[in-house]
Amino acid sequence: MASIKDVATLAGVHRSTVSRIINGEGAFRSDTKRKVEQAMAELNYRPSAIARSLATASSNMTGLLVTYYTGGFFGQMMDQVQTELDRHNKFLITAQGHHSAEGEREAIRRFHTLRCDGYILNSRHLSDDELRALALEPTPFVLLDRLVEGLEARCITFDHTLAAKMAVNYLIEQGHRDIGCISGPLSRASSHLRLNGYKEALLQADIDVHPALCVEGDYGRMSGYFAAQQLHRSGLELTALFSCSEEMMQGAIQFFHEQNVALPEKLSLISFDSIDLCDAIYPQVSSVHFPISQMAQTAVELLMSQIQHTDNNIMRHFMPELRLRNSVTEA
Amino acid sequence: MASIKDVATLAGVHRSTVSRIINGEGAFRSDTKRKVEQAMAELNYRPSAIARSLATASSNMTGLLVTYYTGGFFGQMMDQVQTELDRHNKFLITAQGHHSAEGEREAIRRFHTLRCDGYILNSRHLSDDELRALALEPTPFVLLDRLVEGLEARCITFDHTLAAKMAVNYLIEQGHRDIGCISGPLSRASSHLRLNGYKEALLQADIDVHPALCVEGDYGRMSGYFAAQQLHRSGLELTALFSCSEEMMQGAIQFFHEQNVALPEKLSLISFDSIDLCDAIYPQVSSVHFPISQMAQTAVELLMSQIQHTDNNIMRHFMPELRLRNSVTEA
DNA sequence: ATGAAAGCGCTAACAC
DNA sequence: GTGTTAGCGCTTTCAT
Repeated sequence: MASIKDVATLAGVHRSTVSRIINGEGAFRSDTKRKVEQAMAELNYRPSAIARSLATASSNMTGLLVTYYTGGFFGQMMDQVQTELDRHNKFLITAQGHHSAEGEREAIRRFHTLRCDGYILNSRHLSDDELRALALEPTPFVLLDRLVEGLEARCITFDHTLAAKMAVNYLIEQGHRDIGCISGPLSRASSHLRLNGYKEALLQADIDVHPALCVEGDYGRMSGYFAAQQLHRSGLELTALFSCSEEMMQGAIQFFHEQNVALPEKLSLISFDSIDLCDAIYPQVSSVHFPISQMAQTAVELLMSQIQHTDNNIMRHFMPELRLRNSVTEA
Repeated sequence: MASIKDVATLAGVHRSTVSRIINGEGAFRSDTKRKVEQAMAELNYRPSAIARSLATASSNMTGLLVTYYTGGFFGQMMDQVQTELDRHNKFLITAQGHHSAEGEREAIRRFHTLRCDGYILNSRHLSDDELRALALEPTPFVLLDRLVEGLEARCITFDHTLAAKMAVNYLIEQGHRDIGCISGPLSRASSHLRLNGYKEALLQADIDVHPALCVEGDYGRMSGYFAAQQLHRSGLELTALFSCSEEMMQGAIQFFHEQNVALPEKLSLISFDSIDLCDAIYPQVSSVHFPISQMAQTAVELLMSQIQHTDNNIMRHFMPELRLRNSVTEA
């Protein structure tokens, strides 16, 4: 591949002149510029991002840690981040954490090895302490959907508890009192937060929290199916169901369809959602929206401002929003 | 961040010695090795992939072009490619083509700018000619799910026509003759191939191909919904439906549920699938499997062998597989 | 077994 | 306005 030297030789100028023209720095005679541009075109020259990184001590790369590439939720995150980075002319380096602390560490190692200018972590397995330790190192990073004490300025947050509460409150307002809950895996912080929201809503309405009404899933579709099955077999007569993820709601609906339970006549439904899957299933399911897209976008902006040491006034805390789609009937 | 020089100084040796130890080349006194390793640990040293790239003229990066990050199909591709690249200790650079030739070109430009050692293209918009021209440049690439004349050695292929034919043949074997088809966008080559398979199956069974039975979608869920609606309103009495994507089948099912059409009693269903969505919906839908995962994995292997100029015996053509799930009743 | 020196492709401070 | 020079962090011959 042609190098800057080849271009310089062909154009009959010095490398540094070519460099300046590429980067639009300083002034140059228009015929010099023309010669250089022609030489670049002729050689199909592309400046090496690698050499440039080494020379400028900035790789223009940004890391993004997600749990998996599969799953619409993470795809959405990657898409938003890529779009924002494109606007800033930065390269995206993605890595999967694979649901383990070691996987996440490995991803961060990769970001460091590649000398990313900064990175965004949707970390679910590193401890607060480990993240605080990481913050002592010079490379900036932002935490997407996580709040770590002492690292507030790097956090993009969402109130999961309030979101769950809003969803369940809505059910209660429609007269429901026997409300089931399919939670996420309790090994995960956000699952707890959401479950707490469910419980708080019930307690505030003087409704007992019956343990058998809460079934633990893993956010995946099949776990929703089995959770629904478990609730069904328990014999408890629920009139409404709250799911902590859209995939689990999808699975639950599959089960209830198989059992010929009329939805939403016999069972009202409400779910968390991020990627409008609730809109895509039958029946369409009312939801509380977890705005991962905007949060991801904001994460990039925040990271850029950290890299450039720019002051900023970015909104870092996001609020849930109820999206009603007639899957809740009055009880 | 600590550099190799810092390590060398701290360990009291020369940079080149550190380099050799990192790369395990040559022999060294065990106490030298120990000193160096200790210095590396103390400084939390990570060799710069960038500097290394410049020195070795190999970036260890591999590009992957997909259409979008969202969508389970592409997520699956990225996941498989990443997994394979991890095994080879290569970095992954992803890019989205966004359904335009210019988007795909831009992605390839990025791969070149980053001096990727090679890249994998799931290209849908670049012409055969453009790809052949690209093949003249030195950077190796592999075409995933595409066959370009003259570039066979770089192609990982799948017989879409045969796949569609197998699906429709199965319906015919079960006694169906009035079979609808929701195709992909006819602007795309694979859509045509699949539609041809549908037509060939019918013709071989002496069934007329009624134009109104074929509705064009865009592979997305909602287009399946509207296609189903269109078929429904056409008044044609179909007993079976073949969808060219799982998402469209999902949309169609949503429509038929709304119309209280008993599935599969009143309408047998069969669909293309890649990521087992057919297994995830209600009712579960029989399918022809398009093994994108294995194909993606093979793409990496093929690319690696091209980069390393290794002879190889990799299977590059993949066959469809019928996956029956009882969504087809006898007619 | 280890050090010295050149070079990968580029940028940036300085000189003219 | 353009050339000179040094240097980014590493690898790789070539000495010793």
